[in-house]
Amino acid sequence: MYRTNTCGELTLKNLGQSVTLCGWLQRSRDLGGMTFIDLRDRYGVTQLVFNMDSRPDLCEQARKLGREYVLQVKGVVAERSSKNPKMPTGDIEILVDELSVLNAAKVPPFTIEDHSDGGDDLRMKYRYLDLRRNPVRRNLELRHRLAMLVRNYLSDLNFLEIETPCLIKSTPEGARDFVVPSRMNPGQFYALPQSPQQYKQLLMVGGMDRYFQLARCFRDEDLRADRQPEFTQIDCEMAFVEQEDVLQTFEGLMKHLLKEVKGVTYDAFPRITWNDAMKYYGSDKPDIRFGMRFVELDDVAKGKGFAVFDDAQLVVGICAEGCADYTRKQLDELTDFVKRPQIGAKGLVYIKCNADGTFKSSVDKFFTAEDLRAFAEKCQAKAGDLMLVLCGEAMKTRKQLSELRLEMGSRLGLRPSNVFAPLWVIDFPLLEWDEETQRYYAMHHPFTAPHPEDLPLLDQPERWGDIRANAYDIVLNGNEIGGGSIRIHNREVQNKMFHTLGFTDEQAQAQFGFLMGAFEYGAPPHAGLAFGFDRLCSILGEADSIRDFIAFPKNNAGRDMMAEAPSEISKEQLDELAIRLVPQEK
RNA sequence: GGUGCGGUAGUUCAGCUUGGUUAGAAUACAUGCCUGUCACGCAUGGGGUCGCGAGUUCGAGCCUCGUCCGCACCGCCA
Repeated sequence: MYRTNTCGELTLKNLGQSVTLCGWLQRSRDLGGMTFIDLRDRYGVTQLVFNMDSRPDLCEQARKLGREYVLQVKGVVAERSSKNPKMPTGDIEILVDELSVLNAAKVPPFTIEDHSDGGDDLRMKYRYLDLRRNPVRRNLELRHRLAMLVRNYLSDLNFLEIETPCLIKSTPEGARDFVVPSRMNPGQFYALPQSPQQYKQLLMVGGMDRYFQLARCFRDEDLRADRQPEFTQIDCEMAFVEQEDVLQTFEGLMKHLLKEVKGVTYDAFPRITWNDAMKYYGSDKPDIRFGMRFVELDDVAKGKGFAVFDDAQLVVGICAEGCADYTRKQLDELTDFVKRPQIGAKGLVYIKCNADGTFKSSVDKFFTAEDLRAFAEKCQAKAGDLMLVLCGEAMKTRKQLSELRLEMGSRLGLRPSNVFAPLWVIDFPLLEWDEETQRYYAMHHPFTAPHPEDLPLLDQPERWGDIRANAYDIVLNGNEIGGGSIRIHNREVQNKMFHTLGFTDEQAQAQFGFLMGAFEYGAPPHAGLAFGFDRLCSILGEADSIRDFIAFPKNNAGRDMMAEAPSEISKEQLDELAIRLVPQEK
């Protein structure tokens, strides 16, 4: 037996016991006559003590050991004469009488500490060392715990976890597919799933009723801090349900997770339509940890001779409480912030509500104190508040103001990572116009059912942009953590949908034929939802990047820095796959 | 495809504005001393292709251009 105990569990209760421990050498302190070693494993750290008086041989051996050596020690649990209240095992130490080095180790390239001296890329390259650190280990423990909670909760509700294939048919809609050549079918390719969408719908046709899967998904698109080329979804589908059933089921799941992991309980999650989300937050994933809702100011801003406002499609502002004392420098910073190319506003108008009841604004030339009072009333701004106003083309301006709202929320400390504000966004548009290709695309996917009230609009091409979808997103702290829809199970509606998207019957048949075919054999009404599991972990783990919640993540360019993948393959492999590489032009 | 920031001891960084003798600090590492440390302490020591290439210059870590790599963001992500 390698070990009788872990390094995290021995206390005064175990005094006098003979134990065997295994672990890594965290740190050693050689005091001359005696040497202390901190032995670390997944569960904690236990101090080993070696004394020159009692065992000079072992003591000599111990002082030669380096960091991250793998050790096995046998000894007796003893009370420390000077205790360390900072560690759970700080009252005891092990008087070692047998020491074996299970493995030596090179000096690691960074310190294996909670606050490592290693930079991000170095830690990625040596991810197996990074995993030894407490923060990373805790993140993976959280991920495991959430996965278990999800599985148990859904299983108790009769959901079956069913695996779907990873080698599937490529479809050009949506994200770019990762593609896998088929050796046995030269010149043909599988795609890796962007989601198990069609398979889970087929499971409904197959009578599975309630399905879920912690499913690995793949998208060949550029990465972000919260986006990886392969990621995990909690993928769910239910038959014989309406939107309300789906929302209730998965609101229940989210409440369960938040209660178990964060100890917080919630009433019904707020719901907001997509239209209102855009109108009041300028975003389809509003962060409602704080207010600062948009106020549309057209009626007080226009017609006063300020051409910038008069010519704008929309004038809209927010009120930042208590910010009237912002300095010139701070206001310039905010102006620069919205003028950055990524945001692209032309400028920023501010109106300070001074403590003495006067106003100071960047547009004093055009507006009287009375005019500005009207602004303040609309925004419900009090003395001491600061109004920030943008204008221009409506949707663009809303998105710009949304960025400013989030920035102000962050500056004012209104977005603490340990507060969780979930909500549903419902009634998304069904279709999205694409200027480049001059056609409509499904905002969600082509199987999303239109809102029942809007069904007639499918026959009126000029109204296609107004059709609402029977689709919903769940948003947490300004992040889309899940989304889904009622699916089309009616062949006729599906045909209309494909026509709307500009598919010919033949194209629809070629791409989705097996799903369409299945729908002719008694598809039940069904609906579903998928959560982004990595992102959910990172938010509940109170971190910004999902990379720390994935054991072996990819870097910015989609590379595995540790394994050095992707890599070239041999001529023989290429020949087998009937693939010839074209030299890349410089 | 685009924008911004960064690349200097094993590691994290300073040095660059204003080019000039031998490129520093902390930490890590090595050696020695030290019997209650726990970020142990003290002393000594080794450790550098300043990402790479070209240019400007008498002279480049520093200025210019290019290139590679990393990070964040925009586009993209049904």
